[in-house]
Amino acid sequence: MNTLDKISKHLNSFSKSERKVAEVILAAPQTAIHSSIATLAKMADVSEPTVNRFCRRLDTKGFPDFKLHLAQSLANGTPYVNRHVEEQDGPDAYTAKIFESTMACLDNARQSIDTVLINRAVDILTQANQISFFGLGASSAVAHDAQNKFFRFNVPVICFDDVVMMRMSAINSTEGNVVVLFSHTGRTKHLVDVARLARENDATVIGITSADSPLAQECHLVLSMDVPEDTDVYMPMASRIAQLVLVDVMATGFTLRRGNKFRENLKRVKDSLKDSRLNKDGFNAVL
Amino acid sequence: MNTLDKISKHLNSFSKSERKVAEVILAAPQTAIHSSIATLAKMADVSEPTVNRFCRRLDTKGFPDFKLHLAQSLANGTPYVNRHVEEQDGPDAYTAKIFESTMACLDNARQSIDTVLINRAVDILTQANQISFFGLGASSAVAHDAQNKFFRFNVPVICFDDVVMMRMSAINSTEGNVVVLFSHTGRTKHLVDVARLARENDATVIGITSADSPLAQECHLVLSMDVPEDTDVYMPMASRIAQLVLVDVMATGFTLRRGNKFRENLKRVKDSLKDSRLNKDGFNAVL
DNA sequence: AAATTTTACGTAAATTTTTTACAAAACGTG
DNA sequence: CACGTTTTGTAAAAAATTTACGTAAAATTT
Repeated sequence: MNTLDKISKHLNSFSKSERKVAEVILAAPQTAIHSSIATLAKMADVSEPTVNRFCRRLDTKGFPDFKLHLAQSLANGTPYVNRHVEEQDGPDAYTAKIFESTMACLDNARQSIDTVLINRAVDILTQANQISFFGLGASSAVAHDAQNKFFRFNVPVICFDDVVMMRMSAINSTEGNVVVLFSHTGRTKHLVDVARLARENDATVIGITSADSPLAQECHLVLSMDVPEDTDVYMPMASRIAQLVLVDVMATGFTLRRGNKFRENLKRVKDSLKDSRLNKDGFNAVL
Repeated sequence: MNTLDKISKHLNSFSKSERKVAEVILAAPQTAIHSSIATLAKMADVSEPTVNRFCRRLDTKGFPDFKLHLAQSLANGTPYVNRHVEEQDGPDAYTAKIFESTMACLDNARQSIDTVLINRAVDILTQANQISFFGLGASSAVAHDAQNKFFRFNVPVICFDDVVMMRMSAINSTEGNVVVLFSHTGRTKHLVDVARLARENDATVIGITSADSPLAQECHLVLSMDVPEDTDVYMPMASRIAQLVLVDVMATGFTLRRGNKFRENLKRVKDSLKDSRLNKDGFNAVL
């Protein structure tokens, strides 16, 4: 989160001296990041340790670390802020807010993701002789989407949003099968069971879920992203989008790994759709 | 100018040891800004003054100042001017590019959308006695997602990704039924047929598709967004995400229209999921 | 309202980090 | 090969940051 906003937000929870520091920084943040702790202390008319304590209160390691954070938030051109929808918002307001907070979450997600793990996931997927995508509830749409993408690669793909089918499929796993599980919380019992089953039957299990969750513990590989779920609206929103983008990333990694020849394949799949399309005039069957 | 770029640009004009420093920083800039000069020197296998001289060569006052500059240029983001994924991109590069281009597309979409039409769509949806979401191919995932969202509103919801079922459902439409069709191109013949059928049977037809497409012509209301589809990769990517966000927007408009009392309902749906969740310990069934 | 505990703040010392000064090594050049 | 130049490292100095601790102020209790 933006450090500068954070400061003005916490302004009341600061002590008297700490607020003096906060005000000096808010008044001239550019000056603040180029000052030493001594200079800043003098400007705020407080002692140096007070400045240091101020920094610690904002979850930084110390003064230099704080300056780093501040510098980043100053540079941050991100016009994307996570804003919450409010009761009295009109269509204009809530549309803008939802788009923007989605973009903000994607930005977060991008920064929090480990590309080394992505690469490993792509490794695993390219070597799979069958890929299964499982998701329940809101994540089932993600699983379907993944199926749609990977199907184009001419790899055997399975997708279930039904626990019983998942279990059957998991039990029949063999080595070389890869099971990808989507779950934002990673705490859905049934899905954790499925992960264990698949694992016990020699499948490689990849979890797109939150780190340290029960589901994560059952996976061979966990891809987690830092996406704060919108708690005020009781629906999964941004987490789902982030997962979809992650699917795009993996699909892209997949095609890149397979090389140029492979991309011809994709084109063929796309061309095969043309017969079912209308052209601009609206009636000619073949484009 | 971007410090990171500056480093890679000046790479040849550095001396042997300085280049070692440059390479270490380029390899892991995030690590670099959180390290002391001593740590960085050890990583680059050079002496501390060498690191300091390196910083000065890049027109900074010293090491701390350099870290500040670097932090800013990292926060500034978009080191990737070219948004298209290229053959030789590594996981880092293509991950960043896909996230960034997705965000850029959402930004476009937001600016191109007509909130008046969104408001009208919400009007229609709140008055529906049944909502059907239809989508084929990549858009079927969007339809599923919409079903998942609107299902929580305790409204009769239907979702099909199968042409035959769609037709049957469309034929059985009555007044008060709302049919929402997802299609990026708006040129899928079967879907255009379904739209006409539904319309002929007194359903209200909403199309989430591109303006002026054959599908758009069959709809009572068209929500279109300006999302340039990635033509070099043969997969729908950003268009789909934009549609999903649009679903979020409509769902949000829906809840706002229904008011506070209604939001209790959402909470109840969410609470009902708790029994199937594991808590932090991993085994307690009821939260 | 006084006493006691808690919290906030500053002084001074310790530590860490960065910078400077200088010398040795490497490099190129006549 | 000797000279000058540039580059690099060592060690010491300087600067900056952090810690430890004591006092003052505020809050809480009696």
